[in-house]
Amino acid sequence: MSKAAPSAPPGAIDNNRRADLVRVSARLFRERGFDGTTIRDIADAVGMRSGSPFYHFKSKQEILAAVMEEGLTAGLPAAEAIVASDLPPRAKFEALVRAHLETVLGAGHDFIPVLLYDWRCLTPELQERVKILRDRYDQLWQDVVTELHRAGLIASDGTVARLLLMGAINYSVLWYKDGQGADLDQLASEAAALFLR
Amino acid sequence: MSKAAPSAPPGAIDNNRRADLVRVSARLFRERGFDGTTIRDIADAVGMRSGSPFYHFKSKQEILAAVMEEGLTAGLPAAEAIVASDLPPRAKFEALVRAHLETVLGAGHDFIPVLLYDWRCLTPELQERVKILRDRYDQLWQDVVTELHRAGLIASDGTVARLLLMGAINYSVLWYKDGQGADLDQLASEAAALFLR
DNA sequence: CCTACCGATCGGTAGG
DNA sequence: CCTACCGATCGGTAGG
Repeated sequence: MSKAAPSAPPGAIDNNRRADLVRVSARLFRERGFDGTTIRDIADAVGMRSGSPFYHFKSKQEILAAVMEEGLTAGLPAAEAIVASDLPPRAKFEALVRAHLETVLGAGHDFIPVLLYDWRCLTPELQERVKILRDRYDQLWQDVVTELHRAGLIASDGTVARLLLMGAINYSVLWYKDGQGADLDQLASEAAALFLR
Repeated sequence: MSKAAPSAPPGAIDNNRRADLVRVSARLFRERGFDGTTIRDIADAVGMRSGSPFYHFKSKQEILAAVMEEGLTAGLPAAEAIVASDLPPRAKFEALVRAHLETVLGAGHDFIPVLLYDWRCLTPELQERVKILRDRYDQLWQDVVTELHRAGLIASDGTVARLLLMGAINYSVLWYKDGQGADLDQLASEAAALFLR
């Protein structure tokens, strides 16, 4: 009985367990940091033995890269839809900020905070791989910044302006407490009011 | 010969070696993170054996707290002088941003980046201890934010406005590359132009 | 501040 | 995906 029928579509099973590993790793990495999380922590959290994550990933760093890529591929479609929409510049910015706050602060959204926090824990090769997706995300923000500047809503465009704005939002991962003070809608609204003229 | 005269004022010697430990630990923590740095890394960098840092600090975490407190006590006087000055609000903000950029991005200024990065690596007790100094620093920013709002230069005051502004500046630790693009003066100027109306 | 060391834990692997 | 394990390394300590 104990060994009955392990035979479902092997790819499907593997993908489920793999997805489990990515999800719980995201949570643990966010809470304790990459270097503060052990393979045994991850294995325990999904009910595996300590050696088994390496059946799904070549190394701990590959798990980290998968966490970041998961966050980026999940967040990109929504951001792309907002940028491609015909919303006026101010509303478009506020919508992009709101969507970004969701991926950074929303319940269960641990992937992008890990990207922001533990980027330096990736090997250069993995940084290069993840950077392809990350650059697409950054370019969306750059497009909106340019649009805001053309509409006279901010004083400058350019990379520095984009990084300052994204920094203001991203930094919220260090101070925002869910359920205390403003919710995400109010936060997006306040950011737009603060940064746009 | 080899053991001649270890007898100078013991407090003075200890303080020098202790200061060495704090300085190199700041650099290593910034480069590799707290969890990515070992006591042996630190001891090697100051020319001690691996057990010797514990003659100066009770634990690795105590070194981390000392790094953060060093950064705060070094940065506070300059910030206090700026806030207490009679500069007009816009110039005061730009000066505060400029001073803060120096403590975050300046050569050899690794203390505050460590505070921003590795805050969660502190035990709750040590967080509480460091927070006393940190709160003083944050209050200075809050005072300037209030002043800016009264002068009609920003749309809101309050904690959220302060955190968004500080986040924009602090986040530069993740992207600023010395010698490429804008220098710190230009960066402070651009931040003021972007955020003040 | 060094010597010598400890118990615990780490990422990862061979073989099934 | 488990069992069993490896070599390396970790933070910290006793005793001087």
